[in-house]
Amino acid sequence: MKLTIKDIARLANVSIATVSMVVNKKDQRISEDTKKRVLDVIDKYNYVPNRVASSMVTKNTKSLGLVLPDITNPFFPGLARGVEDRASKNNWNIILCNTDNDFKKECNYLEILQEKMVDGIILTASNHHSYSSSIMNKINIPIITLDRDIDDVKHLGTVKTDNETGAFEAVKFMINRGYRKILHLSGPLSVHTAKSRYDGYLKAHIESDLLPPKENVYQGDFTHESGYNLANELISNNVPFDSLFCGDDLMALGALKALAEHNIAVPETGVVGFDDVYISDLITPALTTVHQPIYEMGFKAADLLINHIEKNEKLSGEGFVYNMKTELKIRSTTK
Amino acid sequence: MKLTIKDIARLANVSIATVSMVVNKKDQRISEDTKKRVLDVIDKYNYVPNRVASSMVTKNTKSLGLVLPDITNPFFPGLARGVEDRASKNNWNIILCNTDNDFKKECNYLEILQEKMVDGIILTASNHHSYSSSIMNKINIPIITLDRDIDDVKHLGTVKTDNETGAFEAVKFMINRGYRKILHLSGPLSVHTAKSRYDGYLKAHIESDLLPPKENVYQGDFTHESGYNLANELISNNVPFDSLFCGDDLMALGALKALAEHNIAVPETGVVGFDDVYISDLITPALTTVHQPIYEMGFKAADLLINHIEKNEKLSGEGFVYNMKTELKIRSTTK
DNA sequence: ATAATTTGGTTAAACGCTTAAACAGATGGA
DNA sequence: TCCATCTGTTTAAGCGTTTAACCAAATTAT
Repeated sequence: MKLTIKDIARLANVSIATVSMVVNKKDQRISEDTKKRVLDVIDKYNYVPNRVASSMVTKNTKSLGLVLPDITNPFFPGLARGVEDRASKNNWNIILCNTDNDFKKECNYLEILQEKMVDGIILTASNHHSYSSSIMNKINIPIITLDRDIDDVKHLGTVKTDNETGAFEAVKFMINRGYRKILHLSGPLSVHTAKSRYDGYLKAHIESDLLPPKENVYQGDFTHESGYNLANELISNNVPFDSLFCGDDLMALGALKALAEHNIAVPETGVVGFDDVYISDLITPALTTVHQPIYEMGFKAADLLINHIEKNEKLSGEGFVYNMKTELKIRSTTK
Repeated sequence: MKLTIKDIARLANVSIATVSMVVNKKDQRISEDTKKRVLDVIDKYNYVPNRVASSMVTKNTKSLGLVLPDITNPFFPGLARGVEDRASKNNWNIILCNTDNDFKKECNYLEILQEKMVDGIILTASNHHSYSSSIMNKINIPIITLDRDIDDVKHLGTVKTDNETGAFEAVKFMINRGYRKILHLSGPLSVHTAKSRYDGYLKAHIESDLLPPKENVYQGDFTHESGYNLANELISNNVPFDSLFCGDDLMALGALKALAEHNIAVPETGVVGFDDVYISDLITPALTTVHQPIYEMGFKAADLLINHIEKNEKLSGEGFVYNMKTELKIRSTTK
């Protein structure tokens, strides 16, 4: 049978208030004697305080909801780990939710998290829908969006990277290295990140007085399959290109596989990814890609959120945007 | 201001018991009229029940603790996803904890999970220590260990794969393909999984009347760095070998990288991994490896645990072992 | 017509904790 | 000596639910 604070109080011959105070270290006014007596009993009977009971009265759970598309996508574990590490510093926990970019699942999780009274939510939204009339705008819990911003939702702010500049620099670099027919295998352009990378790709071309290659963009969905399939199509359709700028590393990996299967030499044909997922540096040839500070983004998001909650700051009108810098990692899939 | 069940009761002109019953669909005895009235008020004022309050009285939280070494290691996201998918089927949530194989962190998380009154725990233990006297044996929450069994802990059971047979079959296959000097780059042998794979490696040799190659085992730690370093050492020390059986895919990837850097041709020199992490099939050349049903393991563990909890079965004396089958995936890093 | 049952609710206790307020006794100041 | 302050502890209200027990009115059985 599980012991409660009452039992400990009885066993130590004090009131439950006293036990509560020593458990929570609000014990300035408790004598050393009493404290020791209580602690001994706690230790002896292995008492574990019931935090759901205390949550009832303190109105905080020290839990964060982490809502993301799919932990199985190699981009997200780093994010999650960053969030978790920051949270665990304060002995907070995270509740992990996979939405598969499914709006209904997303709403469902948001509802549950609300019911479970998490203190805050970190959300990488599906971006496929308009949230304005959804549950999200009825939530009273502070939300920080991560990686992808969303327009029409009340939230504290966003932590993301500067995707446009990252893409711009990468494509600029490709041009400098002499690539001239750079195709873009993009992510789904309905997603902010994909769109920004696309914009960067365009901008780099314009700045270099190259024709804005709108027709050179092939839309995929961030999966390696889509990279593989797109590249295969290009090859079989004899579309001319000397390099591929991919929406993310996974697509680049897929493209690389297709190239290898057709004995197309890399880096003579260049391939550049985005994210710098840890595999990128592991494969042969190592992938040239745009590094995002994935872990740091997660960490920062959690940091901002927890600080906000603990300081009990009011939600400012404007949501902030914390735009982190990318870094081009030049490896072996480019000349 | 957040509305409570009390407010809804007042607004709908019923008792809070009534509201509670309609919210929880225990409403066989509530008239359609009343039900509608309550539901309307709930809807109008956007009432969200406070589950921490109900947890107080029902004594369950519909939360599972998921304790694993590091979500950033590509083996674990699949596991986590399996657990989460099964949990979310019942609208349960999971609390994710990364231990880094650090015993202290592990105990700390276990303590917190206990305080937060999770209904069950799924644990991939660090295996580095003796748990017998630790917090783990004082926990009253059902625990299922996943991937790695641990000896001296009271737990419901274990879901794992048959690592020994998996390794045995892989090495047997290598021998059949003509490899004769097969080195094993093992994981940390203090970990059950690594030890079993090592055993399988040995057994395959014995069965083939090859000398038990104990001296042919080089211990790493499951990271790609260790695979890379070990392979590099072998090469620089001119240790003769015609193939490498690696403790996991990550080590195989590291080894592959070292081989490539020394222009050692694959699959003339064979490389075999373990796990079948999703990258294995993505890289060029694709990695021959032992497939583990990673997602299914996670799913099964959660399934068993949740069923146990909901049926409120008593912990049987013996812990079960659910030993899943592996499957050899023959790809391009072997002849 | 009366008793028994059914229907559609309500009452009130309990869950395990926190915390503001109260309190008794010791100590100190004037 | 008496009041004020300090020290260490207790009292009791409250957090938002669930649920067993109860109850009044309507219906059915006898």
